[in-house]
Amino acid sequence: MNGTQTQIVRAALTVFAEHTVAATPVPVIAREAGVAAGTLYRYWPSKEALANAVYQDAKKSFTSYLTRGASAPEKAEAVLTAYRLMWANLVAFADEHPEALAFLEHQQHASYLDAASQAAAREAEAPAVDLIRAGQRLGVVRRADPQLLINLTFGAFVGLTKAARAAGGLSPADWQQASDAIWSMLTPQESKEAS
Amino acid sequence: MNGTQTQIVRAALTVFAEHTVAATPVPVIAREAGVAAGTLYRYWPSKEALANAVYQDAKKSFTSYLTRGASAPEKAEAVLTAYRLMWANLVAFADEHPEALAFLEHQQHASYLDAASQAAAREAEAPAVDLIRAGQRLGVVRRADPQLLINLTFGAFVGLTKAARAAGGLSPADWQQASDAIWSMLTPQESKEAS
Amino acid sequence: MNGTQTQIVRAALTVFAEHTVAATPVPVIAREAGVAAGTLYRYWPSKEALANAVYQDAKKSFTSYLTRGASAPEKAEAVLTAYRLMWANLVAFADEHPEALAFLEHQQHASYLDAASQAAAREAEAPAVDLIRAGQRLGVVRRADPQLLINLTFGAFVGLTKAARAAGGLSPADWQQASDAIWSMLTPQESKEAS
Amino acid sequence: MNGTQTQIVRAALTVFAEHTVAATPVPVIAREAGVAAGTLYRYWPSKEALANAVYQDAKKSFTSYLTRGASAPEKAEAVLTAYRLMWANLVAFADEHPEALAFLEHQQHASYLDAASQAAAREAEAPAVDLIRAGQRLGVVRRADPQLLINLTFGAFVGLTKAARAAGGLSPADWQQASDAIWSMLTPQESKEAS
DNA sequence: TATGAATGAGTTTTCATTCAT
DNA sequence: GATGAATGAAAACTCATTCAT
Repeated sequence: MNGTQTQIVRAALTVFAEHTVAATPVPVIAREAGVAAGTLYRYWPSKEALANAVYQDAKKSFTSYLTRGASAPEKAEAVLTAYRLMWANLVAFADEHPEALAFLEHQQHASYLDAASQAAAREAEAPAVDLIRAGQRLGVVRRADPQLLINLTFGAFVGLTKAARAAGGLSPADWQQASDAIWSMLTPQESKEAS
Repeated sequence: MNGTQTQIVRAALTVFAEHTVAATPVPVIAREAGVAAGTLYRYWPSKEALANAVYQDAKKSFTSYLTRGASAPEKAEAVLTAYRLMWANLVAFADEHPEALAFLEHQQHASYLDAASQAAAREAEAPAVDLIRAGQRLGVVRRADPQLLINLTFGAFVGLTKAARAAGGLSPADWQQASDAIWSMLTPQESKEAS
Repeated sequence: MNGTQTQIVRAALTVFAEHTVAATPVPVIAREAGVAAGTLYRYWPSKEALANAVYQDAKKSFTSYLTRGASAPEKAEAVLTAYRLMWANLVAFADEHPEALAFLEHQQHASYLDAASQAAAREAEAPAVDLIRAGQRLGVVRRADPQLLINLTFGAFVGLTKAARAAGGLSPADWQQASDAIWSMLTPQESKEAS
Repeated sequence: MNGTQTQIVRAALTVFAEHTVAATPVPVIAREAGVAAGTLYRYWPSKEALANAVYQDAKKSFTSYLTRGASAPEKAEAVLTAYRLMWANLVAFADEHPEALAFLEHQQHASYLDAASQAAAREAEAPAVDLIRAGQRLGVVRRADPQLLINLTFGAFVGLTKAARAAGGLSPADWQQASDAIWSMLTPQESKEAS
């Protein structure tokens, strides 16, 4: 991906996040990128293809944040540490790439996503699934379908970022409380309640 | 809202949920509703106006589900019961109106939502906020900004429904586990972990 | 023409004069007339047919004003008197039916005018042509193609009514001056200028 | 205004003059101009905006004809000369730009005319008003509101062009007679009649 | 390579007209 | 006779894409 392409993908992410892919005219992307509308077609055959490129770029960026410094926990205590690291990475991504997050949220079942995009989506969840599995093996994560737990967790995180956007950002204390709350959701229920 | 309008709003919900407002041509809505495209403009001045009507209708339906049988808990034990009722209502809504849920998720920050739609959105959260507040007063819900907890909870629920859609539905056991997990997220942390 | 028809024709005249036939939707005419849109089609087969009816009605009204009290002048002095009467009738029409005048101005070469409308248009000019001819025979009106003089005269009158509309009406003195000026235009040039 | 714009404005003038702005579909303008319908919207945001551009263009052309070779008359005899020049210019305009004249007549009180168009309309009358004023100062033009005289004169001229269109053109003698008749309308009444 | 004017198919919207009540 | 909801064809307008420069 050369300089022009990078420029275009970045610009497209910005405008796609603010509106929608369908609601964003190509000339608007081009203007934001500082190129002519025709230029775009030198690199992608259609707006949809560009949207896929943007999607994959964002998902990969997300994945790379999530796996930063991660290693499979071998002892029960390491799971919480690994979770906290992953949470910190998540927060960093939300902080540094808010448009990427906003964009990704809205593409969940976008009909134009191609195979590569769907693969990127699956790949993004892998590290979290691994952590859940490890935690379950070590007895510190609730026994439930890992995919279900991932969906709860990421869903909660996304809910949080919506609040963050609405409120113009969260305090570190808020992020911390959210982290704790979600960890509580993941850990096994003790005798404290009779389901 | 007369018969034709109801037909159109229902049809629009279906097709908006599947694609997006921007990506759905008016004739497609009309065909789904079994009316001519022009008919739509007898009742709403534009597609956007119709989308707002659909949004408000869906939000109100959601709110009515959420408040079914609800009453303010006066004792600590009643909070969990009230939570379970609300959860059951949520699940019932997801089960009976999956398109409404799918549509609502995607409109969070849609730029065309008017004041009435935004009011409907706020109103939908009120019963949950009330429950959280009551639970906090009675000491059975974690001390944190209620809005933050709501966002976590609804976010998790939405994440769950995405999984449900992808998997073609969840088992009652899954819904139950999710309910328990989220309740764990909401209850105060005990000594089990050192934040 | 029954009561409903009269109502509709009057209403149509009002809205056609303000906008244009092409720019006026049928429902707008109907609302102004206090009937349903469908009612209109009980009396005329199309909007164009109604416009023709309105045109003929307005032209006939114009003609009837113009011929009020008129008689062919037999002596030279009677021509000026006849002219003044006709002018007074013209002014009365402009005063009492400003919308009719405004409407007629704009239909000059409207492509939808049918044969009956065109006949009505021709008929409207007849009394003025007769007066011009009589005046010429008696030597008090300039020798020139009567049709040309009619066009100059009615054109000047129309120009005047535009000014009147713009200024919110003219004073009697203004109307009088205009009358005199136009009469000067019609009378033969004396030796006062060398063409 | 580039080549395409000029083409479109010219084409629009032609078809607007023949029908009406409201009665002329955009594709008809486009076909006449030899461009695609969409092209029009690169340059004007709407058909109305284009109509305003056409109006201003026509009015300016009219004004430029009217002021050709004109200079303020300083002696009484020069007023008639100046009038004849202006008349010749008017006739030249009618001859060379009949569609412009036809179009302008019909837009007098068009509700879509914007501020710029209305300014252009006012400006077009200025040279004639100046001449009338000068003539009045020098005692060779009838004492009456200059605006009133302008309206009579232009009205008469417009009436004439209608006759010309209907008859397929006027002879030079007719134009000459009309010129003389209108000049008679403008000059002060002598003792020849007792108003 | 890059441009951006032009295209034309597709979209939204309007409105004359019909017809069941 | 009158109504006005519904129709659908036509109008206005948008925008992804092409292509001459």
